[in-house]
Parts: sequence; structure tokens; C-alpha cells
Amino acid sequence: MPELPEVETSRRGISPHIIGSHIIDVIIRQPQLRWKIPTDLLSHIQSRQLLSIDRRAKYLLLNFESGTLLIHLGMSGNLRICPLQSSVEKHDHVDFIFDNCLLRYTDPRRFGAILWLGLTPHDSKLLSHLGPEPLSDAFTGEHLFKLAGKRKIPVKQFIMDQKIVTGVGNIYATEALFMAGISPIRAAGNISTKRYNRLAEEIKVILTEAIKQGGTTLKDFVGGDGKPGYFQQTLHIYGKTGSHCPKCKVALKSLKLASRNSVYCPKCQK
DNA sequence: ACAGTAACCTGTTTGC
DNA sequence: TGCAAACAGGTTACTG
Repeated sequence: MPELPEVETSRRGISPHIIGSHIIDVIIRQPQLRWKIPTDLLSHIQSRQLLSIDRRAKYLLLNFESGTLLIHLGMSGNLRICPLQSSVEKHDHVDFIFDNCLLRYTDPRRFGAILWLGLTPHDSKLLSHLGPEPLSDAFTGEHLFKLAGKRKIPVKQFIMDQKIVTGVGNIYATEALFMAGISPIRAAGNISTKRYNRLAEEIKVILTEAIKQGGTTLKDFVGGDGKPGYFQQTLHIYGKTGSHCPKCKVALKSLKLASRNSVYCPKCQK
């Protein structure tokens, strides 16, 4: 499920229901996620007020008076608001119980994470090495060009590296490269500033549009308000290997990069 | 510094 | 139809 737009959609969906509320209890049914959920988590946030929810890259940062709780949705996680005493399904691993509702974390593959970062969250190893936010002014074609240097790594892997720019996952990397007309296997160090400007622009456009549409619904992703995302209807080539390129009608091809499927148009992307 | 791969999990799709 | 392999939105950690 979650690339940046899905995480942002979750943030916006859950925020109005729980910001300002206090944590009553935390129920951990399955502590074994990517890393074990700290056993003393409740002691950090019990009776504490949730002040705000930020997003950095694909991490959600729940800011309490006492410090920051990090939540990552991994490949298959989702967060949603439920009434108190909602019945529990398989993979509903954690409930954060507030005064009037609960925030439920569900994650079949358990690639996500729930960690306590305390009062200096940005010193955390997970956050301190991240590149710029793609929708910020710090993210530009110049930035990409500069970091690319002479690197030989395929550009698709380059823009999916969270140290280069955050929040661009397989779907949006595929789409942005298509829109910019750049082959996913072109060496990162072999792309002009001009083409990187175009790529940075396309990344911004696509992410902005995807957020506007509530994220991409794959499998059973729903935003924090339970509504599905509609961006999938807008995808141009992701998941469409073999069908006609929307620009030139040539059959779309795909290849593996770092064991991730990469769809591209052999004619439009050079 | 860089590039490539294995690893963490379960559910669904694909292929024989 | 049945079963096993392949594959899926992410990221770290390890290897050479």
C-alpha cells in the first residue's frame, strides 16, 4: 500500500479524530513488527495528550506532550479510526485507545514499525539520514543532478533511495519516469540537469495529484476515514505491462531492478 | 562511496 | 483442480 500519498492520506484521515485527545490505553496483540514494539510504550504515552501528527518521508510522527511516537506502515499496513470496543480481526496488531475512539494498526505482512522516539525524534537513526521531502523547495532537479555525480546506479533505484529524496516508492517512481520520458535503467550519472528538472517536476505533480485523490488503492488500502483512494484510476503504466503505451501505443515492457518490477515504454523512455 | 543482495512476513496470483 | 513458486506498496543491514 503505502507510498507518500497513502501515508499523507492516512495522516489527514485520522488527525481530526484524535488530535487533542488523551491516550487511555494501548493494546498490543502482536509486538513483532519489523522491529519489536517497545514493551514500555504505554508508560511513555498513557494519559498524555496527542498534540499533532506530522509526516516525514513515509513515517507518521505522533507528537505527544512527552515525546514522539513513530509509525511506519511498511508494505501492507494501514491505520484507521474505529469505535471503542470494535471487534478484532486477524492482523489487527495494535489499538491506541483514546477517550472517544481508537486508532487501529493493521498489517498482514508486519513490515511496518511502531517505535518511541522521545523528545528529540529527529536525532533518530531512522530520520536523520533522510533526503528532502519531494514536495519541498529543497527538492529540485539541481539537487538530483548534484547527488547523481558519476553514479552508475539505474535512475529508478536512485530516486527510490530515501537518502536522495523521500517518499518515492515503486509506483510513483515508475510513473514519474514515464512522464519525464526517462528510461528506468539509465545511469543516474548520465542524465542532464535539464532532464532532472523535468523529472523533479513530474514527481511533484504526480505526488500532489495522488494526495488530492486520496492515494492509490491497491489491495485493500483505505485512508484513515475508511474511504478508498482513487489514484489507481489515474496510473498511466504501473501494472500495465503488455498493454499499449498511452502516448505512442507501443507495447509496454517491464524489467526487474533491485527485484522490483519496473514498467516502461521502450519508445518514449530513453 | 558505491552496488548488489538477503532479510523481515503473509496473502494472492501465476504456472505447471 | 491442486500445489508450489513467484510476487506484492518498503527499508535496513550486510557483503564485496
